[in-house]
Amino acid sequence: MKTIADIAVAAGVSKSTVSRVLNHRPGVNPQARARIQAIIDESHFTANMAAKNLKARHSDMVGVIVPLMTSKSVASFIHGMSAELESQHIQMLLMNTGMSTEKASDYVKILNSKGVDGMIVLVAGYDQQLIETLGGSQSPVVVVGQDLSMHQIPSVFYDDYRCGYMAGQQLLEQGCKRLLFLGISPMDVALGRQRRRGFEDALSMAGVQCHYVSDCVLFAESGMEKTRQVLAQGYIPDGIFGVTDRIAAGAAKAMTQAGIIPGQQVAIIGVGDDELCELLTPPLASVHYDHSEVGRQAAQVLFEAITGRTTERYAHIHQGHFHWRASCQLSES
Amino acid sequence: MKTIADIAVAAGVSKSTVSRVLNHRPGVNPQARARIQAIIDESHFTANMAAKNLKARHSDMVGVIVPLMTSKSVASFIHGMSAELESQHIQMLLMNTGMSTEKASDYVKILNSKGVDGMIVLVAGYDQQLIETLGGSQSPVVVVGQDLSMHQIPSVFYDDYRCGYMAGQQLLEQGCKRLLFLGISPMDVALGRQRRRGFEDALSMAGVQCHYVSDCVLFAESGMEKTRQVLAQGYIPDGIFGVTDRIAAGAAKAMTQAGIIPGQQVAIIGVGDDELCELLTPPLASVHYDHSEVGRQAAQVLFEAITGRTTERYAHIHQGHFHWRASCQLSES
DNA sequence: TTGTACGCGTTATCAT
DNA sequence: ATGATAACGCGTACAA
Repeated sequence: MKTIADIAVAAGVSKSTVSRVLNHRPGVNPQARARIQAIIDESHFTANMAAKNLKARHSDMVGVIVPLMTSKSVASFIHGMSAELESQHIQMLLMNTGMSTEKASDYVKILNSKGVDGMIVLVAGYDQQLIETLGGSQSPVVVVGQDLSMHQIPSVFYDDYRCGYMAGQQLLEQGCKRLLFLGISPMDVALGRQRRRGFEDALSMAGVQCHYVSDCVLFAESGMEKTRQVLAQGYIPDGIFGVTDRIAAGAAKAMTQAGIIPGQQVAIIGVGDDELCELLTPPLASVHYDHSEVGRQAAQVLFEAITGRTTERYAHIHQGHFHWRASCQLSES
Repeated sequence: MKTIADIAVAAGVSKSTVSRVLNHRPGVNPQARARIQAIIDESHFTANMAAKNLKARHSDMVGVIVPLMTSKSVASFIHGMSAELESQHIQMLLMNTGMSTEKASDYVKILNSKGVDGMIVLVAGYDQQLIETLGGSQSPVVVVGQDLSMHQIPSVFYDDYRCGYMAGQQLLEQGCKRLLFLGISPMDVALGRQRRRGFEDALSMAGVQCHYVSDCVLFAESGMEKTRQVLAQGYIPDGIFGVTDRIAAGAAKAMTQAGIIPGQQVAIIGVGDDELCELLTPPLASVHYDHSEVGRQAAQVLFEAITGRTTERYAHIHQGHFHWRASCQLSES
């Protein structure tokens, strides 16, 4: 591993001069500059970032903590974010919690010690511990997916209440009378609680009945299983809202297998507008969110926090819109 | 930002002692150790990794370069890999090329300057330039998805030839007579060339006709569009092999829309065994690969390279197996 | 224009 | 058991 000292002796100059060339600073004899540059190139020299960072006291890296990689929405979020980071020549240190909030706390500490310039945390379910860790972070933090603005933590999140409300409205408009809500744990405030609240409120005036399930997990398998259980209990819904596309897709599958046809005898809505929605039969109606855009926005909010432009604004809400597809109808054929 | 020097004065000891406590080294008075540890804890001290790395000459980070995030297989690959890396307390610096091979080359250099201990590169399509860059990397490189072992680059890749061969065999067994191959650019040796070769060879004895398309891209939309074009030309296949699930799913959709029913009038096979296979109607037969396992393996191969255990073995092939589902049959009903 | 000398925070060596 | 000191590789005042 070469150092600038090596280059310096090879070129017969001092380290300072090499450093100046490396960083394109003025004050170097053009010929000397060319000569030194040539030596740098041919010797495959690359500056040691650890030393650079130690001196500069920043790392040009941001940490990203996600709960799960194997999800399309997380993937496109990262995609959008990485594009934005790349434009600022910032690298991304990625960590995967596997849905564990304790691990998330650990990672925040590790990232801090790594000296990241900031971090973006996708949070799915939080507790007091995590909030404290996030609040106590040395480097700026932006959370995504939950609203933690009341703790003075910049948050980019989705209009989950409105999402649930829209879904409820849509199902009512289709004339559904016996609804099924497939949600996840209330530990997840956004998906678990807000979407349910919105859904409940949409229904509150209408006086239709609804069966609530709140212990799905984020896999299609789960939506399928829970739906089967509900059917086995003798509750036959004619309208289903799954808080994610995969849960909704699982429910659709279960209904189909039970001989109740989605888009005819039961209306179904998911959330996420995943690519698979279009491929299903019938295509799955869904609330669309531009996760890639959210990723960009999160990166931008983080930049503001890093560069210290004091932002009064902690809450950055992201609107979704309903994408109608054939799964969301009832026909008496 | 606190340093061990700060802790040292606060505890009334020297930096050395603090360092010893920090690294759980022997040779410290138990009482002193406890006292110092207490101060460390309460002052939210975290060691500066840049300084640590500078001294230790390694970063506990590996770089990961992927062509695209928004793909399930890449996501689960990263998932498996991150689990393995995590177990070794190694962090992951992730970069996204957006399918550009030049960018991949740039990233290799950036990662080297970041001082990563090694890197894992998912390559989809390569040229001479990239091979040279990979070969000239300061830190060990493992490539995934293509076989570059002939260039003395450790490679973890799939049995793509056999994959194509299996798909061809299956379609022949179903009695298909007019086949359609939906592939991608031969730039991608694995998916583009090997899968096609295997497919061709499986067909070679049988004397059935086959229409080859080799310019799909990795989206469902693409498979759908190409299939429509083929149909418009008057070629009506009764067997389709799409080199990825998404391409195959798109093809299935196009066929369905044309009134030709998959699983009855046309047999269809994809590759990847994506979660969506099970959700489609009919469920999509697919060649299954455990990407998560490949991720683990890639990480392990990299560890060996990093720790210098000289491996003679550059090629690590990964076997897939055919997962039959209802899309892969023809019935005369 | 160029070189010298010091500091960034940590660990390792060698004294004490 | 503890402390002083010298590296690690780079940038940068400051001196020449």
